[in-house]
Amino acid sequence: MANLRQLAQSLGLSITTVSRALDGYSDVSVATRERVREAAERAGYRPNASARRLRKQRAELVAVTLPSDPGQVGPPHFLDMLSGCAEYLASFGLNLVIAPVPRSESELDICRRFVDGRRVDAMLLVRTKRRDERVEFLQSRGIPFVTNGRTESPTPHPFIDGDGFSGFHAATTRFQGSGHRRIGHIAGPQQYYFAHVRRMGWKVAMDEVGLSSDLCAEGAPTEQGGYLAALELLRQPSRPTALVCATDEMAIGALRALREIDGGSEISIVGHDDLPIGAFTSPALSTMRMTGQNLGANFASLLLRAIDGEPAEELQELHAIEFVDRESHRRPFRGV
Amino acid sequence: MANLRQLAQSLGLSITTVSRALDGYSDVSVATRERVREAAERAGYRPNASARRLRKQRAELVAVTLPSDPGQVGPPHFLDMLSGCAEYLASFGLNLVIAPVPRSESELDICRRFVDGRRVDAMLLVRTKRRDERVEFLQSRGIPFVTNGRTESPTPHPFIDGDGFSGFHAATTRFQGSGHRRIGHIAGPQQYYFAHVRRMGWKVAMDEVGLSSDLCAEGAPTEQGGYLAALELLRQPSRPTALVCATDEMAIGALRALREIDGGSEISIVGHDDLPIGAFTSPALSTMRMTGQNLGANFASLLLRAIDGEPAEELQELHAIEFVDRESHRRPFRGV
DNA sequence: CTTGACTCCCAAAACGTTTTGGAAAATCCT
DNA sequence: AGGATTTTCCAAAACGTTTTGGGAGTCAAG
Repeated sequence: MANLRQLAQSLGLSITTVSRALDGYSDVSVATRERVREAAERAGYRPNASARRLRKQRAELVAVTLPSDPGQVGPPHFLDMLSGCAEYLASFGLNLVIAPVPRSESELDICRRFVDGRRVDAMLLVRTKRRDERVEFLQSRGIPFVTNGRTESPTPHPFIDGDGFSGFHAATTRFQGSGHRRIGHIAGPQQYYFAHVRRMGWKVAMDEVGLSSDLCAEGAPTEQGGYLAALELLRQPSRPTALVCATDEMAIGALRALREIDGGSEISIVGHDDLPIGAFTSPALSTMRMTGQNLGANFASLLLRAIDGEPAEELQELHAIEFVDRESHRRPFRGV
Repeated sequence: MANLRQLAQSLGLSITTVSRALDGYSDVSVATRERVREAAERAGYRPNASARRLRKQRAELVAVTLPSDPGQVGPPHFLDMLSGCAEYLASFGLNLVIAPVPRSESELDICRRFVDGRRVDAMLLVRTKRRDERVEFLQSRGIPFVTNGRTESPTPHPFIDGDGFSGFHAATTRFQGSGHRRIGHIAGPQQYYFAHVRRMGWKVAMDEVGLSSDLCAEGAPTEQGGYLAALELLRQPSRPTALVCATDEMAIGALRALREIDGGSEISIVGHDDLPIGAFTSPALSTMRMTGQNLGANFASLLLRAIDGEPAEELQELHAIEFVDRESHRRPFRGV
């Protein structure tokens, strides 16, 4: 009993009536509505998704792009986030498809394919760049979307982001309060908004109290990137006594660098993301995390509201960053 | 230029010809084929996915169910796996949708929804049970699917699995070779195939050399579950000198238990999954991992072949388990 | 000149739903 | 009783493809 037609025929009704009965319209009598429902239940009938999508001109699908470069899928519980998002969307009849980006193609290509083939109703974008071509494309096409991270786009768009500036400003100030003067920053690639804004938080905190913001090294947002950047900083004549790292992954790489140099155990360090792994490093990695719970459902909710046409300005969430107090940020050191 | 009709009209051709030209059929002349292709390119035309799916009676979608219980999404690089799978599928025109299972529903409900609504062409199932109702359902419906993990289903089905029996047998034998006699097992829930087969590997290795296989405790496949199970074993009058744990997560919980008891540092331990986190525990966690690379693409390939109707027997892969040599499996202990 | 084969194109049907615009029957009101 | 209103149902159109089953031309062979 795959068909609406077959179902209707077996009930001696028109497909119109059966369709409307199942959708609960009031212009079919309660009696037949119930009769149809039971028959459908018994026959295990479900409307054909493709047909409905075609007719309703909605894909009932949302895509999330997954960059394939390592270290690009940053958030610690990314899979949990996707799962939460998909679950929330599913309760509104939408499914989440994952769209990894092969090395041979750009993220823009992927967006184009999904959008032009009318394969999705909306998109979820992660790891935004300061100037993000995906955002520009989707805006020009008028496709609803939500980003994980802000951009510098002149026209506003929906996003959820952590307040990286404040978080890194506070972390730097905390080090200053412990007597640190030479506080270095292990920065991520500056075209990424999150990396840029975190560096600015550190820099402004240093500038404000008249400390040098020269101790900054940039690297790939990976363990190896953090390792190399840390090494670069530690080779300086007057090396830092504390390191503020753009991500936990980079911080873990920096810890490896510290283990390899003399006096490395006197250098304090803090990361960002609250990776589970950080609880097991030695020293345990002090870090930061975005506040708020069930991020995925949050994204889903914004996506649904964006699809419903709510203006972008009302779909922007900036979450506070909280400090995760472990060991690595308070290692004993010789003050200057 | 969203339409085939509009595109055809602008070219002075029928939609039939345009459609066939774009699909590269030989019954349209090379000249017009090229002309159509260029026009389509210029107009940014892509066929409407829902319409094609309806007409071709294919969803062009594959779903993977994500159990929402903690510790259920076992494989270490699960997201990488999904990403690899989706990428491979995409190159054949299929997209991967993730289908988390809300607590209020069973995995079977989710399968039913996707299958009966003809929303997918195939499904990917993770964490199989020995008797798995999802498998039985999909088999009865004739929907192609591949599982991550075997089952005890009488009719064969496609799967990829690690040879947990051999892996745990070898790990147990390795402990015996180091002089251990009282080797315990921290088991996962036995209705899961992987948990059962790993326990059997340990048990058979013990039985074969006439050692007692009493030292076994079962727990949830989580850190906490491993902690509690380890505590249970360690409270025994003659406690184990080595522990073989069903998963790394449980092993990490067991490590916590060891830290809390006297002489815990003399008890060796080994896990399974090669979680990245294991490299950072103290002691660094010795573990096991399934061999083979790009598991995701592997799954995708099997899915495609299953969709093409290849018999299940040819779509079963059992991969060897390799040992990951770190510290936790060779802690000094007082021999019996 | 006719026939058959071949090339290139197209009209129409089908996929399974939802929605529109009534129509018949029943009920209500005066 | 007769008109107005409400209730309950339905035929047909539309969504945008792909595929079927030809139908004109063109060309070569007989």
